[in-house]
Amino acid sequence: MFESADTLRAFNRFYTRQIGLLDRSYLDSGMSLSQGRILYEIHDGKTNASQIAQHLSLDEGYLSRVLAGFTKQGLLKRQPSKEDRRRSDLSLTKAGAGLMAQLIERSRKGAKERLATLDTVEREKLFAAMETIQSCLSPEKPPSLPVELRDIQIGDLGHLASRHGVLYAKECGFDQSFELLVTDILLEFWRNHHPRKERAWIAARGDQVLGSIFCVRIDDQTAKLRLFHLEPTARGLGLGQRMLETCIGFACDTGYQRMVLWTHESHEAACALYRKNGFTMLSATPVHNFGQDLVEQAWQINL
Amino acid sequence: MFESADTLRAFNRFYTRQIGLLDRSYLDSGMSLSQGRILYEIHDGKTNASQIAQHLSLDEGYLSRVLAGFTKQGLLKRQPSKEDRRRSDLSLTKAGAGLMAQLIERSRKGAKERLATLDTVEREKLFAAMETIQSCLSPEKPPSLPVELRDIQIGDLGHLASRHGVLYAKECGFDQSFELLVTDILLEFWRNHHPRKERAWIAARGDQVLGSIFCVRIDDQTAKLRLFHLEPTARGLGLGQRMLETCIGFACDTGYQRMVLWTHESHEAACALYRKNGFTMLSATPVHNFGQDLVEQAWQINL
DNA sequence: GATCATTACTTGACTTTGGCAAGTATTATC
DNA sequence: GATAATACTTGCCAAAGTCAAGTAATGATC
Repeated sequence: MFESADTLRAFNRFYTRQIGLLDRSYLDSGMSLSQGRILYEIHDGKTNASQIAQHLSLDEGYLSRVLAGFTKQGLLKRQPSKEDRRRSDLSLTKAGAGLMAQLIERSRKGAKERLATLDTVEREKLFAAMETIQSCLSPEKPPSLPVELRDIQIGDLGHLASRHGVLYAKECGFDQSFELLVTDILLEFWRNHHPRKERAWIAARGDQVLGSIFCVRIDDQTAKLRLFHLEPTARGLGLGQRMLETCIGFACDTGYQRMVLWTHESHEAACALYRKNGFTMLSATPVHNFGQDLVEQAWQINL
Repeated sequence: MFESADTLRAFNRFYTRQIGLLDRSYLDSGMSLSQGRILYEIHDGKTNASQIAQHLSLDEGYLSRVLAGFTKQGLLKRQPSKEDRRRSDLSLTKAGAGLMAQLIERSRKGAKERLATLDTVEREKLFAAMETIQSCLSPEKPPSLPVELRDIQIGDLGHLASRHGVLYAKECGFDQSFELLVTDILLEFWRNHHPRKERAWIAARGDQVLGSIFCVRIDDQTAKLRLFHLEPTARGLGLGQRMLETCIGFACDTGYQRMVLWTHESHEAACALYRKNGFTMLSATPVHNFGQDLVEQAWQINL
C-alpha cells in the first residue's frame, strides 16, 4: 500500500542522485564535496570549527584535519579567539577568498546551465517550489501561518467564482451556469451589501484562499448563509466548523431571529455540519439544475 | 549581485544537508548510504550491475565489490544472464528482501516523523512542490507542455476577473471597481456572445492560465479587442505577440473592416505591441477612473 | 575557590570508500 | 571475421571518514 511518506522518500532519492552528480571532485577544483562545503561555510561567515561540524554534521576530527590542510595550503587563517581561548577564529586568506570566488562562479555557471532549459514561467515555479520545500522541512521553520478569517478583498470575487465553478463541476458535474450564478451573487454582494447587516469571510493562509462563507440579509428577521465552501485540501481541519460558528455568531449578534440556507442532498459533509450546529431541514425538492438532477434542501436555525 | 542561479545553489546546499542527516550509517543498518542505495535499486527491479552504476553514477569497480559483499552476506543471488552471458542477473535472497523491508519501514517511519509537523494543506503543497522540482530538473523531463490558446472554459471567468483585479491593483493601483467591471464584461460575453463573430482565447500551459485576449463585436464592420493580459511570469516569451496575431487574424477572417481597442498610456509594453502590429492611436483623454488619474487611449487598425 | 562536567578542539590508529587502470569474456557492428 | 563496444572483475592505491583518547579552556555547583 502506498503511503504519503513514500512521496518524501522518493524525492529524497531523486535529489540524492541530483546532488551526487555534483559530487565527485567538487567543481573540478580537486576538492571533495565535503571540503568544498567546509570552505563555503567559512566564506559564509562561520567562524569556528564546532559550528561547522554541527551545521554539516561532520566528524570533528576529520574537520580538524581538513582545516589544518587548508591552513597549510594558505587558504585559511586561524587565530585563537579572544573570548574563548579554546576556539580558533577562522577566516579565509586572500588566496582562500579568491579560490572561493572562482568556485562560486563555476557553481553558478553550472546552475545557469541547468536553468537554461527552463523558461521564465517554469523558473518561477521551480523557485517557488524550492522555497516551499525549504520552509516546510526546515527544523527552524516558522510555525506555519495561521488560518485567518478575513474580509473580502480585491481578487476574491473572481477567485471564489472560479473555485466554486471548478469544484462543483468536478465534484457534482455542474455545468457553466453555476459559475455564472455564483458570479451574479458575488457581484450583487459587492455592489449592494448592507455593511452592518451582511458580511463575508474568506478563510486564508497567507495569500492562499482556503474557503468562504457569506451571511446576507433576507429581511430584518432572516439571514441567509451563502457560498459556503472549503478547498478539498483544507478539509478535515475543523475549519468548516470555525467558519460556520463565526457566521452564525455574526447573525446572532446582528439581531436576526433565524438563519436559512439552501444546499443539495449530495453535500453530505456540509449537511452533517449544519445538523450538528442546530440547523433543521425544512424541505427537500427534486430539481433539475446546472445540468444535473438534484435534491435541493432548505435548512433553518432559530437564533 | 544576486543571480537567480543562486536560488538553485542555495537549495542544493539545503538539500545536501537534509540528505547528509540520513547519511552516516544508513538507517542504523550498519550500511553506508551507497550500500543502502544499491540494495534499494536491486529491490526496485534493476537486474544488472551496469544499470545501477549508471543510475547512481557509481564506479563499476566499487559496485562490483559491494555486490560481492552482499552475496557473501547472503543478501543477494547472482546468476549469469541467459540473454547476455557477460551480465549477471541480480535478485535479493529472502534475507536480502527481509532486510530491505526493514529498511523501508524504518525510512518510512522517519519520513512520517518529518511530515507529522505538517497539516494536510501544507503536505499537499510540499508534495506538489516536490513534483514540480522533479519534473523541472529531470534530464528526461518531457519537454515542457506547450502553451496553447484554448477556448474559455469553466473556472476561467472568475479566474480572469480575479487576475485582472489583482494585477491592475498591484501594477496601477486600481481599486475594486475594476474587478467588477471586468466581471461584468465577462458575464456579458458568456451569456450573449455571438458564437461566430466573437471569440476568447485563454493562453494556458496545462492547467495554468497565462493570459487572455477577447475579440467582440461592435457592429458588422467593427471588432473590439478586450481583456488582453499576460501574467507577469509569462511575459517576454513572445506570447503576447502570438495572442495578438491570433486575435487580429480571427477579426480579418470573420470579415470585420477594422478593430478598435481601449487602453491606458501607462501600459507601455502593450502600446508598443499594438503599434508594432499596425494599430494607430486615435485619441488620448485624461480621465479619473478606478481611483486613479489615467490617460485613456483609443487605438484602431484597418484590416 | 576547588571540583566536576562540558566544550572546543587535536592527534593517532584504523577502516572504508571509491577512483583508476588493466584484464577477461561476451556481444554488437561493419 | 576483424574491430569495437559492453559488462563486468581485480589489483593497487589514496583519500575520506570513524573512533577513541588526550589537552586545554570554560561553565556550573556546592
